[in-house]
Amino acid sequence: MDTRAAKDRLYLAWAASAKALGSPQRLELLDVLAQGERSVEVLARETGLTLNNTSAHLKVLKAAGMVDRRKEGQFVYYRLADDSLVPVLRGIQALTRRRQAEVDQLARACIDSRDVLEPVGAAELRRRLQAGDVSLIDVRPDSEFSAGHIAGAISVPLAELERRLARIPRNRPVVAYCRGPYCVLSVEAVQRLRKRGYNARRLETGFPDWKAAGWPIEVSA
Amino acid sequence: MDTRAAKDRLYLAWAASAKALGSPQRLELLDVLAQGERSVEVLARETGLTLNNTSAHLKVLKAAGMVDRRKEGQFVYYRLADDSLVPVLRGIQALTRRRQAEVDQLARACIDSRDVLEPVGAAELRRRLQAGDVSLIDVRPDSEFSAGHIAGAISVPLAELERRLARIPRNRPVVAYCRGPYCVLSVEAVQRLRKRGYNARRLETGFPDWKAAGWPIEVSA
DNA sequence: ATATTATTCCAATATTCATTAGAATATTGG
DNA sequence: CCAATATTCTAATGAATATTGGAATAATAT
Repeated sequence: MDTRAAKDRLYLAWAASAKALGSPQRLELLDVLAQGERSVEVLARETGLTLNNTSAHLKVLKAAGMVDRRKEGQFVYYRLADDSLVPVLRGIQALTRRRQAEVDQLARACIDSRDVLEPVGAAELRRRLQAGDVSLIDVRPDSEFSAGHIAGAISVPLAELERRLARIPRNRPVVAYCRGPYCVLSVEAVQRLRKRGYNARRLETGFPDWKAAGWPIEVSA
Repeated sequence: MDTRAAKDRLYLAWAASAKALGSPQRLELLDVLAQGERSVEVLARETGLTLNNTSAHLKVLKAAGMVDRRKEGQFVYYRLADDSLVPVLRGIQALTRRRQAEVDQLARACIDSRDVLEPVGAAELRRRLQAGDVSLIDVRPDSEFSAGHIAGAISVPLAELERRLARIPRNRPVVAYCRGPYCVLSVEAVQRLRKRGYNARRLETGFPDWKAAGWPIEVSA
C-alpha cells in the first residue's frame, strides 16, 4: 500500500512539530521570542538556561522550522518563524488548563485570581480603542515596548508605574496588557491601579496574540 | 523567587501535553478517535500497531488527559476527552504544512492536487445547507456515518458510490466530506462524481472539525 | 468450573533526548 | 595580527521513550 507510506510520512512530520514543542525549556524560549527577537545570550539569561543548552534547544526549534535566525555582527538574533505559532501554543495551554483544572492547584489558584480581575477580550478592546473611550497601557519593560506594541498604547513599565501615573487619565477606564494570558505583569498593574482609584482591567491575552491576529501594532523608531 | 517555581510548573505541564502529541503513532490514534470511540483492538487494526503497543500509547494519552475510556463487557472503548483537541491538531498540521511546503514534495503534491478541487469552507457549507441549495454526502464507511455525521448528510460510502448514485440528485451541486483535511476519501469521491457529470466539490475539513465547532450533527439510532 | 477473548501489566531492549564541559569558529576592536 | 566576545560543535553522561514478548487480570460463553 502506498497510502500507508504517505500517511506515515505525514504523521511523522506532524509529530516532529509537536515534539519540538514538547519541552518546557523550548516552550519558555518560544514564549520569550513571541515578544520579539532576542540574542542567544539574552534568551539564556531570561530563561535561566546555560548558554550551551540554550543554543542546543534553539537548534532544535530551528530544525523544526519554529524560529528563524539573523546574524548581525557577533550576535545571532532569533525570532519566531511565524506568528501562527502563537495560537497553537495558546491551544496547547488551553487544553492543559482544561484537563488540569481539578488536578493542579497551583495553576487553578493562579488562574482564578486572574479571572477575578474581569479581563477584557481582545475584540472588545479593539472596538473600544476605535471608539476612543479607553486608555491602553503597556506594562512590559521599555525595551519590549520599543520592539513592538499595540497601536495607541502608552508605555508604563510595572517598575515605573507609580512614577508615570501622571500619564494615565484618571477619568477614563484603563486597560493594561503584558506578554500573554499567563504573564503576571498586568495582574499586578491592575491591582495597584485599582488601589489608587483607577477603573482598571487587564487584557485577557497579550501583545503576541494581538500581533498574531494581524491587528494594528506600532514599533518605536 | 516563587514565580520561577510557578513558571516551571506551568511550562512543564504544557510540555507534557505537547509531548503526548509528539509521536506519529499517537497522532494517528487521535485521528481515528476523532471519528468516534473505538475499542483497543479496532484501534490497533486501523493503525497497524501491535495490541501491546496500542495499549501503551493509549495509556500515555490517557495520562495526558487527551482521551477517556469506557468499559463495556470485555471491551474498553476509548474516545477523545475533548473536542477542542481537534483544532489544536489542525493547528500543528497547518504549522507543519506551512514550513514544509518547500521541503516535503510528497505533502505538497498531495495538498496541491487537493486545492485544485476547490474545497468548500465549513462556514460556506453551513450557509448553503440552511439555504437548501446543496446536497451533502458522507463518503466514510457506514459504521462511521452511524456513529455520527453532519446533520442532513446522506451516507454514500466511497466503496458504494456507484451503487448509490440514485440517491444523489443530479440537478444540484454536491459536497462530499470525510474524516478531515488530509483524508483522501472525499477527493476520490469528487473525482468520480465529476466524471459522471455531477457538480461536485469537497468539504475543506471533515466531520471531527464540524463537530468540534459545535455545529449540528446527527447520530443514527 | 473452564476455555476464550480483550486488555493491561511487567521486564528487557534499543533508541532518543537533555545537559554539561571543553574545543572550535567567527566577528569586532585595538 | 591579537585579544575578547558570542555562538556553535563535539563528545560523553544519565534519563526518558518506544517496542516487544510473555504473564496477569477481567469478563464472557460453554
